[in-house]
Amino acid sequence: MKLTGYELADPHQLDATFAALADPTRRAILTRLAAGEATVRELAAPFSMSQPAISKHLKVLERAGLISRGRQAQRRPCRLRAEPLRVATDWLANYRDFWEESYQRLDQLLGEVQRQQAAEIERPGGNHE
Amino acid sequence: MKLTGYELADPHQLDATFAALADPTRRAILTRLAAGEATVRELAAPFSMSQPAISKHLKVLERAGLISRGRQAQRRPCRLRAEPLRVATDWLANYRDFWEESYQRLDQLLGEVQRQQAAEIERPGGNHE
DNA sequence: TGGATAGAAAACCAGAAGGTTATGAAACTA
DNA sequence: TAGTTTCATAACCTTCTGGTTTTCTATCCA
Repeated sequence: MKLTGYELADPHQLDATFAALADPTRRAILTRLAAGEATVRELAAPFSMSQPAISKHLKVLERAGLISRGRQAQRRPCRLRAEPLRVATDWLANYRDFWEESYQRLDQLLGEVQRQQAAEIERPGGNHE
Repeated sequence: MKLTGYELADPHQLDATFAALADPTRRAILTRLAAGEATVRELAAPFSMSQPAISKHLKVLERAGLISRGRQAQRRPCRLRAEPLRVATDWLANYRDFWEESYQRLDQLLGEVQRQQAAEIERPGGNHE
């Protein structure tokens, strides 16, 4: 458990990244882009959604730094920029130990609680879940 | 690059998890909870925000499965449930190879660009970023 | 020159998010 | 019993989100 209690990365960056990832359409777009560059039309094709809606999603992804856009004639090919995903993963990594040990911890905690309940006068105790 | 093109986990689960993580207050609450159980009052203390606002945040976290709540007298101690964080991390892990190679890729690209610029006079094309 | 194609931008809308204050409900405490 | 503490719920407000349709701009092509 090596949590700092503070966020190392720019909070706004994490806000934008996690918010961008909270939409299934945008996650699907990122998944598609991991296979290589794609134009807006190509990205829009799988979805039953208007083209401007996709453009909006792309703008969200761009503002989060998750994609960059080039220019080829009329097309604006999009490319994945994975750096913010690394930052997000770094944040989540702080909890890795926790969920890996969570069963151990749960056992320990239940043990403690039971001992407390056995030794204390205070009756009703933490019925978590 | 071992992307499937499909999401392995329940999309709604990822929606809820990432949406929950998109708020700095909620991330701070999770960070606090990683240090151990805490009551609503304790969780609210660091923030200049009303108690109902914190309760709302906790409800969001609970619906995302990121916390569970017990009961001790009037108190409802909250406990971190890290499983959804593992799921989110698993999703992000699909991109790990991509961002790890990105520096290599960037170096390659910069090398190419520099060589082109050295050999060329001017040619507008693919100005990503 | 005059379309067609690719995509962005504008205007609009319904619903969700995030905050507030006020009130209510349990359970402890004097 | 009355009061306090802890927390949730309700009602309300403002802003953000995610979608729409319509229109505009830029570039290719015949």
